[in-house]
Amino acid sequence: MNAVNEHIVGANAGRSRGHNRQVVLGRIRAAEQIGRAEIARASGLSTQAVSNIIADLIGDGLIREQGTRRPTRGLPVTQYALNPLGGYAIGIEIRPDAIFGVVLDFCGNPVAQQRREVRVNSRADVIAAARDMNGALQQAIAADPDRVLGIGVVMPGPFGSTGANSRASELPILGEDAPQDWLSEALGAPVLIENDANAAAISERVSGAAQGLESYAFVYFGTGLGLGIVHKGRLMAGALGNAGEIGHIPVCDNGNMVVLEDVVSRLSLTAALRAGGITVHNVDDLAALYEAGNPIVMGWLERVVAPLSTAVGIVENLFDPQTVILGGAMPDNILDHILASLHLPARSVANRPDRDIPRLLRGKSGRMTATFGAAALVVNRAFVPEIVSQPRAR
Amino acid sequence: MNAVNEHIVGANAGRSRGHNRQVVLGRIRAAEQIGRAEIARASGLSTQAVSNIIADLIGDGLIREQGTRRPTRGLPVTQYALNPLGGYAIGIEIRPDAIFGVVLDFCGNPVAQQRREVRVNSRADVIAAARDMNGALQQAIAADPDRVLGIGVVMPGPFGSTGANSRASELPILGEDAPQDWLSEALGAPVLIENDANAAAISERVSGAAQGLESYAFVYFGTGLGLGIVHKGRLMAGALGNAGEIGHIPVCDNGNMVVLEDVVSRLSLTAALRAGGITVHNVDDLAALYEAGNPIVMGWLERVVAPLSTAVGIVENLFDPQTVILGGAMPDNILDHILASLHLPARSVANRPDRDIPRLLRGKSGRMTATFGAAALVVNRAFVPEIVSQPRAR
DNA sequence: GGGTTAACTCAACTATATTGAGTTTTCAAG
DNA sequence: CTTGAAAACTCAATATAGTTGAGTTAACCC
Repeated sequence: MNAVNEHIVGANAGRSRGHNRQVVLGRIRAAEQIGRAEIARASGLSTQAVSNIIADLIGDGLIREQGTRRPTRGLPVTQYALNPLGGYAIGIEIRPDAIFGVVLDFCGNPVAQQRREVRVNSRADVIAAARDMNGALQQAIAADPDRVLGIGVVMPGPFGSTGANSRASELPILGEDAPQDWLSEALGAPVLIENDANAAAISERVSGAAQGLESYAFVYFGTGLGLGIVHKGRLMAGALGNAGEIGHIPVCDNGNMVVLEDVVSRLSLTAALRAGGITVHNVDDLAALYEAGNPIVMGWLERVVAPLSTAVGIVENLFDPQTVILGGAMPDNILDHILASLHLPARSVANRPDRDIPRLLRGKSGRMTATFGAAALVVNRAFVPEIVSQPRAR
Repeated sequence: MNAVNEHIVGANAGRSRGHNRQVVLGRIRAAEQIGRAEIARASGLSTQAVSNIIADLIGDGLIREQGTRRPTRGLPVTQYALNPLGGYAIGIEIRPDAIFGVVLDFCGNPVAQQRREVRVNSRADVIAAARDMNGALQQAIAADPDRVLGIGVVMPGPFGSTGANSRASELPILGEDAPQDWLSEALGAPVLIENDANAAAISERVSGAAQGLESYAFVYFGTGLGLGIVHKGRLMAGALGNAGEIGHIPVCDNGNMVVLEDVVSRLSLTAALRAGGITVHNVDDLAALYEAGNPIVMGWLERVVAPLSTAVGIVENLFDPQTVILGGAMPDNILDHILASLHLPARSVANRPDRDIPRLLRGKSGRMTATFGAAALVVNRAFVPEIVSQPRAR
C-alpha cells in the first residue's frame, strides 16, 4: 500500500556492534576524555561491552589511551580520547567557477586544503575536477587510503527540479537525478552530498559554535541565503533533501514584498556596491569596506535588520532550536554587526527566561565553512548512529 | 563538557529484539497484510528471524494469520495482519473547560469515546479529571488492562515559560515543569504528552490523510493555529518540545503587521462573528453558517487566503515535506474552501513537476483530531522504532 | 593497617540473528 | 502427466555480541 518505515532496517549482531561503536565514539568525542565505566553508564551498556568495544577501537587506531583520573575513591580511571590520526574525512565543495577541498582528521581539525579555479559546466567537468581534487588531497596527507572515512561533497541546492531553482549561480548539472550515484562511482568511495547550508551547519557541530548542541539552526550566507537544520544531531534535510530554503521567505522591503534573499544575501550586498561603483572580489574586500564605514555597506546592514530578525523569529517558532547560528561567506565583522543589531521578536518560543545559550550565535568556521562542512558530514556520521540504512530518495 | 548524543543508548540483544519487533509490526501495518519473506526482504532481516518474531507477536496476540496469496510460483504466502484486539491506546485531551477521551484499538480504530465538561484550574483538577477519564475509558472497553499500550495526553502548548505564552485559552497548570512526571505517576502508566497540533499530526498518520507518508506538516486549527511536523515518521518537536508555533509568523493584514493566528484561527473567526452579533457554540454552527453563505464567514475566508498561502509556502521551503495537511477544529466544508482557495507560491521547493501527492491535503480525523492524536501517539510508537530511550528534556 | 569504594577483567552464560540444508507447495514446460 | 524450477518456509547448527557474577587491583578514608 505505501512506504511507511521504508528505510528502517532490522538489527542484528553486526549492526548492533556498529551502532555501539558509534555510541562509544560519540561519548568519547563529547567528553574529550573519558573512562570505560562512565561510558557504560551514559550509554546503557555493561562495562564489559564497553571494554570490548574500546579494545576494538584501539585496535583500529581510532582512539588512544590518554591519562588517568582519580575519582573520590577506587581504581584510577583509564581514560580514552579520539586519535586524530585514526581517520580522515575528505570534503569537496563544487562551485560553478571553482572547486575547494579540505581534509579533516578524526578530531575535525584541518590537515590539508586545496583550491582550483575551474569552470565546471557539465557532469564530466564535475567528475574530472572532483577526481583531481580527491587525488591531490590524498597525496597531501600521505596517509593510508584505508584511513579515509569517506568523501563529503557540497553543491549549492536545491536538488531536483523545483520551483526554487531560480538562483543565478546555479550549477548546470543540478536538476538532474541522484548525483550521489555517479559521484560515488567516479570517486571510488562512498560519497555524502548535501547543499552548502546543511554542510555548514554540521561543520559548526564538529568544530565550531554548535559543539555540544543537539538541535539548532544555521543561517548560511552563500550566494543566496540558506538554512541548515540539525535535530537530535542529525540533519533535517526534508523529504527530498531541499529543506532550509529560508531565502524564499517573503518579506517587506520599503513597502514592496520581496523574498528574504533579495535583501539578505551576499549577492544583494555586492549588487548594491556595484550599483555604487564598487566591485568586491572576496570576503576580505567586504571586511575592509565595513571597517572603513562604507555607507553602502552600512545602508545594507540597516536594511537587513528587520527582515532577518523576522526570519530568525520564524525559524525559532517553527523549530524551537537550542539556538540559531549565523555564518557563511561573510566577514566576521559584518556578521558580528548583524548579530548585535538584530532585534529578535519577543513573541517566540525561544524567548525564555531560563536560557543558557544566547538566541543567536556567530558561526566559527569562517568563510570555508561549507567546504569544511563537506568533510564534517563524514566526521559527524562516524559519531552519530542512524536507524536508517538505505539512502534516502532524491 | 557537553551533552552530545546524551539520549542515545547502546544496543543489546533485548533492545535489538524490541527494535525488530517494531520494524516487523511497522511493515505489517504498512502493507495491511504481508508474508514473512517479504518482511524479511524489506527489513534486511533473515526469514528465520522474521519467523521467530512473527511467532512471538502471534503469541502476544498483536498479529494474526490472515489469508494466503499465491506468488507466480512456489509455496503460497501465509500472510499476517494486525490484530485490532491486540492492544489499546488511550488518548486524553485536556482543555480548560472540558476533557475528552478516546480509546483506539491496535489498528487505530476508535472503540470508545467520552467527554466531560469540567473546568480544570489546578494540577489537582487535571489529575482528578484524567484519572476519572482513564477509568471510564478502561471500563468502556472492558479489555484486559495489560492490553493497554499506554496513555497519550494532549494539552495546548507551548510548554514551559516562553515568549509565546500569550494565548487566551491557556491552561493555568502549564508553564510548570514536566507534566509528564506527575501525570505518569497519577495515572499509574507511562504517559506521552504533546501539544494538540503534534498529536493531531500523528493522528493523520495512524488513521487519516498521512497514512503512508514519512515527512509532512500538519496545520492545526485549534484555538489558535499550530503546526505538527513529522519527519521520517517521528515528531519533530524541537529542543524543548515547542516547535511548530506557526501562529506567530508575522503577516500583512490590510497593511498592518499582525501574527498569523490573529487572522487565521477559529478565535479570529468567532471574534469576527461575535462583532457581527453572531455567537457560535461549536463546529457545526460554523459549518451551517458557511453553508448559508454568511458574509462574515465569507469575508474571513477571503482574508485568510493570502497570509495562510504565505505561511504554507514558508513551511514548504523550510521543511520540504511530502505534503502539507490542513485540519483541526474547523468544519470540513470550511477547510475544503480554504484548500481550494489558497494559491501557494510558485517559488517553493514543493513546486515540482513530478509530484505524486498534492501540495495540500485536508485532514481526515475531523474535529476530534487532537484527542484521537493523543491515542495515536501511543499507537504510532508501537510501530516506529526510536534510537533514543531517555525522555527528552522539557 | 584494615575496610570501603570503584574500575576493570575473566570466564561462563544468554539472547538473538544467520547460515545452509531440507521440505513443501505451486507453476510451467515438455 | 511428469519433471523441474521457484519460492516460502522450517530445522538445526553456528556465530556474534552483550550480560552476569565472581574476582582483582588500586586508591582513599578512618
